[in-house]
Amino acid sequence: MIKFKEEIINLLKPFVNIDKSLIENPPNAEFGDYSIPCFRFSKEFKEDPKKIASDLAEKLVLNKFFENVKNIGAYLNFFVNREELIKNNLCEIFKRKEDYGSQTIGKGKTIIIDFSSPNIAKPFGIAHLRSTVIGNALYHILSKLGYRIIKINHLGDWGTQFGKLMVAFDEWGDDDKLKDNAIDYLVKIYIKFGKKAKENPGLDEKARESFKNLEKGSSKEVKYWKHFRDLSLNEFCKYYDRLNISFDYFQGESFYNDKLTDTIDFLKDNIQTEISDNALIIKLEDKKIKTPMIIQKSDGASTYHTRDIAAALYRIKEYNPDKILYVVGAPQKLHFKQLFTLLGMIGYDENRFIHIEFGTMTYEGVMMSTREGNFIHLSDVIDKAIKTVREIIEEKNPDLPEKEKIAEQIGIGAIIFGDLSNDRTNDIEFSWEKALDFKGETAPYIQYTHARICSILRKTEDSISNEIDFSIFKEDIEFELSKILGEFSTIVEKAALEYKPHIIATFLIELSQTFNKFYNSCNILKEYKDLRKGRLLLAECTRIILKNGLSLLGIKAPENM
RNA sequence: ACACCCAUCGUCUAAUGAAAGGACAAUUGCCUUCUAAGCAAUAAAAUGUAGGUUCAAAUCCUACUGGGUGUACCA
Repeated sequence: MIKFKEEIINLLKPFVNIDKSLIENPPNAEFGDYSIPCFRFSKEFKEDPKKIASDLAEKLVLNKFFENVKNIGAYLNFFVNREELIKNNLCEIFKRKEDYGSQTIGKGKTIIIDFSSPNIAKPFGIAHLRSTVIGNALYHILSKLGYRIIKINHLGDWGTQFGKLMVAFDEWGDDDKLKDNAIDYLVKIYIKFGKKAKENPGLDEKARESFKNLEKGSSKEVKYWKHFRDLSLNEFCKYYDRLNISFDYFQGESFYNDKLTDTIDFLKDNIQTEISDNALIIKLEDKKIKTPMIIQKSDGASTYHTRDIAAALYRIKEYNPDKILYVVGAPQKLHFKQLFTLLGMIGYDENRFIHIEFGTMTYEGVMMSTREGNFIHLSDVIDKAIKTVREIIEEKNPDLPEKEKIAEQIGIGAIIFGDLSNDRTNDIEFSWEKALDFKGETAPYIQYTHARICSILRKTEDSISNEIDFSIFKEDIEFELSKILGEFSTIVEKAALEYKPHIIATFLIELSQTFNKFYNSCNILKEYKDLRKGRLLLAECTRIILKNGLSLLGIKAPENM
């Protein structure tokens, strides 16, 4: 695929220099296989783009990779030699296997991805899944390009809310209930605190006091905090295991507690700080940001700004990354703008820090919130999805071995894909109907396609080889499928460049659709030997790409379903 | 009040400034043919409004409408 684009660039070189990105895939087959819009040459040559296109079509001398070139309007359309393209793509995929699509662009470079980062003492909701799966997909995608990735879970395990929680537990807490169902119970008393604090503002005061004690390391508070943190982390890790996601470090906000004094001193020494209303702030008005950053609250406690600055400084010193990606929701845009601006003021290149923002997940039109009770547990979604999958398996394939394992892979795959198939910047409205639908543009559709291929490959006794006669491919669909397969590496690169997993998701859907068309119109196993071997190779290459692509999204590809 | 974001078929969604695509839902057909979580066919159907830039705008700019989010001691 890449080879064909390079060939086009070479053919055009005597007349005009173009970049690979200018080469388009035409919307339908009448327009050929690759096309170049010639509008932009008209300035250079001071001529009608249509004439440029037709002149080029006439002058070009084609090589064996192309059969025809002609202009349609201002487009220069190339028709490839199908046999050459099929041969080129299938051989390369078959030779490189799961390594196909890997690149060395990122070799020797390190990227930190800060993702998932749930708040301690709060349940893991379906909305938290966004950062978790987007971050994990970016980890896979960027790894594919050769980057060394450091995955950090910046747990929300510090802050005034722990003061509230500790006061609440002190007042109304019950150890037995806590043991039963830790997070739900903590949420319950947290909500109770919120209600009581409205009537009695003294409670908020107490909470601030309590958090300050925690920062100072007072043993009572530290003990509570540790306990709450352990209980939560324990539960989160169960989810991470099920989702097959891991982290290199759980360096939450608390991790930076002993670095905050140094951070504040460093800021005081290096940039202009101010005391305002007893709080230590940094003004960013020069940088066109109206809201200042509070580095130290009037009571001496830290803020999340301070902790994020400390974290950035620590990560740079410790890991010297080329980039740090923060996979955090769009509502925190301002915070990261402030943070990156400040890091710029200290002397770091602001482009090293990237806020991978994503849209808000809503339910029944409003933002999910633990406190408001408008909230869906991830465990509920996973449980229901898997239950639905089990029912489908019982109906369609009751003899399936390892049912439970496969139901899990499909159910979880569907949930992950439901999120990743959207451009991450879109807001998402959660709906049970959609979450439990396994038809159409879903992970199970892709997995099903993959399982079908595996089933065929299990049934054949032929060895699969790329030493075949490529002239046996006569059908349009065989060519289309081979062509799409070859797009994979370009797609991975694009997804990495834009930090957008949905580009891969969209591609996998298109690939699956194309394969299924092929599957329904062309038999494989019953064909005569040469054609059979050819189609087996085509199926095998599709299998490789589907599995590979799903793994970039963090989704399993069962061989049977 | 200010700032930022979003607006595409009934619903969900795709489209490096260049030839608006897919899915769901509906109707019909296809399992004694490699897994019907599939395929085929049918019918339809979309770029919020008004301007502007451009040879070319869903995409860029301005205004408006509608929705969302954020704005110093929550994170």
